[in-house]
Amino acid sequence: MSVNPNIAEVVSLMGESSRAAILTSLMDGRFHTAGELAHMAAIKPQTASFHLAKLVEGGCVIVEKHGRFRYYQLANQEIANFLETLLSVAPPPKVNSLMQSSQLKAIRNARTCYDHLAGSLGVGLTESMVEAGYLEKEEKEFKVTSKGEQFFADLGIDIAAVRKKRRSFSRACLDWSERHHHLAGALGEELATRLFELEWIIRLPKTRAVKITEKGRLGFREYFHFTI
Amino acid sequence: MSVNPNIAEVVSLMGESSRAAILTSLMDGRFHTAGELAHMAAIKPQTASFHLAKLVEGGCVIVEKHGRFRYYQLANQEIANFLETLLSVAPPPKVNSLMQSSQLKAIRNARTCYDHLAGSLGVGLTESMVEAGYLEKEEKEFKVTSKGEQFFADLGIDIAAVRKKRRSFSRACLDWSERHHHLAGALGEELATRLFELEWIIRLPKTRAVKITEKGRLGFREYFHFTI
DNA sequence: TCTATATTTCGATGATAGTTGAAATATTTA
DNA sequence: TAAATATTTCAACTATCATCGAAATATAGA
Repeated sequence: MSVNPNIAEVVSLMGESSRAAILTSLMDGRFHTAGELAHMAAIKPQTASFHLAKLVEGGCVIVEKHGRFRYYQLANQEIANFLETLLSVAPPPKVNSLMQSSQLKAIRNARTCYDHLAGSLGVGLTESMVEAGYLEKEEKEFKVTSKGEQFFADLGIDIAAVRKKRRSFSRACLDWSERHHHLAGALGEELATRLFELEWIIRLPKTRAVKITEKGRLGFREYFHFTI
Repeated sequence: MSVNPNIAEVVSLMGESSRAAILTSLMDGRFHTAGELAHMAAIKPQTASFHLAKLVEGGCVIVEKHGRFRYYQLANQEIANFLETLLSVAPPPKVNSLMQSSQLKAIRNARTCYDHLAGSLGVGLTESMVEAGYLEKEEKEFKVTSKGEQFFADLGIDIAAVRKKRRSFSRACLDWSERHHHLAGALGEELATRLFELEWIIRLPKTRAVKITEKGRLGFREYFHFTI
């Protein structure tokens, strides 16, 4: 038997349904309390506690204590990237109720993929930017054109500052619901942050689905030539 | 509870140690019989049979029958890419014997990563090509320079033909043993194939470690300016 | 100080999943 | 045709692991 990295070890932590549900819930990039995560994963608080301990021990999740509350978040960008990969290769969700159907529709429409935008919105904006010549699509990444530098500056994003960040600049992230790429990386994050600041999109409680505001609808149409 | 792709489903298939061992063994890109895989994974044939059935059922592995033999292989490029990712995030192998230490050394030195080269050799060749100006490193991919086009043509590789393939052209694959990138994608595959043809490297039985021939040593030094 | 709330810990239970001996099946060889 | 080899199937066993009721611990609020 030959020596190999032990892929089972890293993978088995995520291959259990309650832990998978917790991790997926944390893909909105926010902190959540143990009770919230238990509710989101539809398990009892003590079960959530048990699993969260494993996730923290295994390095997937970090915890901060604030009084009686324990706030949990994904440990780092690497874990999030890995979960993205898992989400893109996993079978699509099964829908068993009208409520789930509605939830799925919202998630497919617009959601956070850790720190950047995904769904129809994420892919739509990305493709609009490519079509307008602000971004150039490569195989696994996007390039910002000079025209695009101006575009982002006008939007209030300093590209030079984004480039200085010690992480991937602009990855192509495969969107699990659209099966096309949306913009990820430092630039994807900055764009999402800016759009939240502009209140073109707002976060919703208990879900990583994102709501597009009326102001946003107008802004996307006018600025991105993307009609929702 | 919100609807999500079920990452546990895709992941639990690989998060079991016997199946993980089988999948890792199949990362040399070759067909292997059930008996060989059982031996490589250090399990009984009936256990291997049980797990292989699950892997085939789950779409990770394909099987071809030739008489009394059953030849198993990874189902496709996507599965291999996914396993690469797992290998790069998994903890390094533990070594408990002199034999394992020796095997690990061989694997770290030069091995196949499905269809392209990895280890010191894979990373070394890749970095030599970048340094010589034949390849340009981007974040997640490599670009072939015009100088590089000539280089590959001289080596007997038709870049235009490689580009026509319906897959990633030249990915940057994170090497689990070197923690740097080696060349993957269609170009990485073509390069490995050519090097095997030239007999600069040869395959070994029962392991994805690759042996560098004396001819190869000379060729790498002269042609790639890479000294082994 | 007592009550309420958030979370963790503990112990028991039941289900699941992996392993293997034995046997059966499939194919090849002499 | 019988023997050998490769693989699969079956059944039983054992270990592991997730879940949850109950209780304990930690913190906040009245």
